[in-house]
Amino acid sequence: MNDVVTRTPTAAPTRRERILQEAARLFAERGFHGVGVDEIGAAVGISGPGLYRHFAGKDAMLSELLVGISERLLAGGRERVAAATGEGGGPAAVLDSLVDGHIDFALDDRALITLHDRELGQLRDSDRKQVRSLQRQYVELWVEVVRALHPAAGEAEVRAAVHAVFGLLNSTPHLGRPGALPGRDATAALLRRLALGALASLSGGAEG
Amino acid sequence: MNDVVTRTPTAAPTRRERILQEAARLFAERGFHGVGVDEIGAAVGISGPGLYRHFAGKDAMLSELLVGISERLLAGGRERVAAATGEGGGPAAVLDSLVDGHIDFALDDRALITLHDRELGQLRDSDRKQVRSLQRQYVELWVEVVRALHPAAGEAEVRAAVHAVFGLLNSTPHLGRPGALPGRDATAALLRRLALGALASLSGGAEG
DNA sequence: GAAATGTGTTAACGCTCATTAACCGAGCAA
DNA sequence: TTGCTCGGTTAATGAGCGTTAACACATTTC
Repeated sequence: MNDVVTRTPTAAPTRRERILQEAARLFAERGFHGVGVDEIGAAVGISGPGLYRHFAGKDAMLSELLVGISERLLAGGRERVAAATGEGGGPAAVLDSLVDGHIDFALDDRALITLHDRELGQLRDSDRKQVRSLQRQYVELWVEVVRALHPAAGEAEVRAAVHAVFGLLNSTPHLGRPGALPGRDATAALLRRLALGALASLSGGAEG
Repeated sequence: MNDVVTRTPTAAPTRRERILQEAARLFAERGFHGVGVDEIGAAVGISGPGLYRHFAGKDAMLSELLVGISERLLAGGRERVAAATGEGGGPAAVLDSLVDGHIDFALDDRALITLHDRELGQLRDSDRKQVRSLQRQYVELWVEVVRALHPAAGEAEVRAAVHAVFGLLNSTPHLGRPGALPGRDATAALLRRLALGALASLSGGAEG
């Protein structure tokens, strides 16, 4: 019925894709329970129940959004690790690339980044497990690289630090709407410096 | 009817206080809309409608929680700025104290920290404005100190950095439940290093 | 001791809202 | 032309849930 993933981002978006996009925006703005199906339908020019021609239900939209972003994050991370490693870059170069990739996600898919940890609890058990698994694998990608850079730090410490850096990078939704910062590039540069600055502090401290 | 704030934290907690505490926990776990009044009542040993003897409604509980945490954050921040300044500490000492204070909040009131940005949208307009105002004042406290430490950085840049550091410090709810890190002190020490490390990167970079 | 007050209870109300039913027109294949 | 599929529509259904009503009972107050 639907090919779900097989489409190039250019070309006019499918109705199905527009629904997902608008649903993501609305869910991020007012929460999953805070937005009704009629509203989502209206946002794409059809009426509430019309959505059921494209999705099994409201839950299915959220599932697809969260599983999708988790998969893209992990796939992007793996690509970057492979690419930077292939170019003969050391752990530092790999980390740089991971940070840049995550910043791209955070800036381009604000709504999804927000949903990603806000609405995880609304998923069916099986979907939540899948998302958690993907998240875990993504975290491991970072943990390995950071451990290579800071061999003296304990594993638990590094894992906590990675989570904290995600919190830092995912703070973009809180940066006042209009554009408190000059532009995208400046914001990206700032986040990169902050993240690397935080992780740099891992060497030379007392560990727990 | 209720004295709302006038109680010392020691001594047996009032029923009213227990309700707020349990509501905070449940809201953080499953979202404001995800938990019913019957459930909150059950958590404190009374039945759903019994809550209305203590609060005007479910919304009122959330309001009191969010306004309360915002007020305590701001009050705590102001005290620390005054104290550290009074002791003749420079901006660095003041920042250290602010960081420590925020970490205490993040570790001791995890549920509230989570709610603080998750459920802001569910508040009545007036309450949301009040919380936003308190948040803004708290941010300003930090911005002033950080600007004193990094005079070359632009104001917008510093403000964004402060928000990002909040994201980092508030990441504690994401550190796997059981206790991924050895203990509270180790976690606090790690967060402190990460936060100061991030902010240290503000000097000497290109600004936006 | 009577009245007021504070704090519970259970039952009923009413609204919101996701989902389903029933129906319909446009393309398009045989 | 006939008939199937696709993607819409509006109306009905049914559950969940916040809130209110009506009542009960202890404790305090006068």
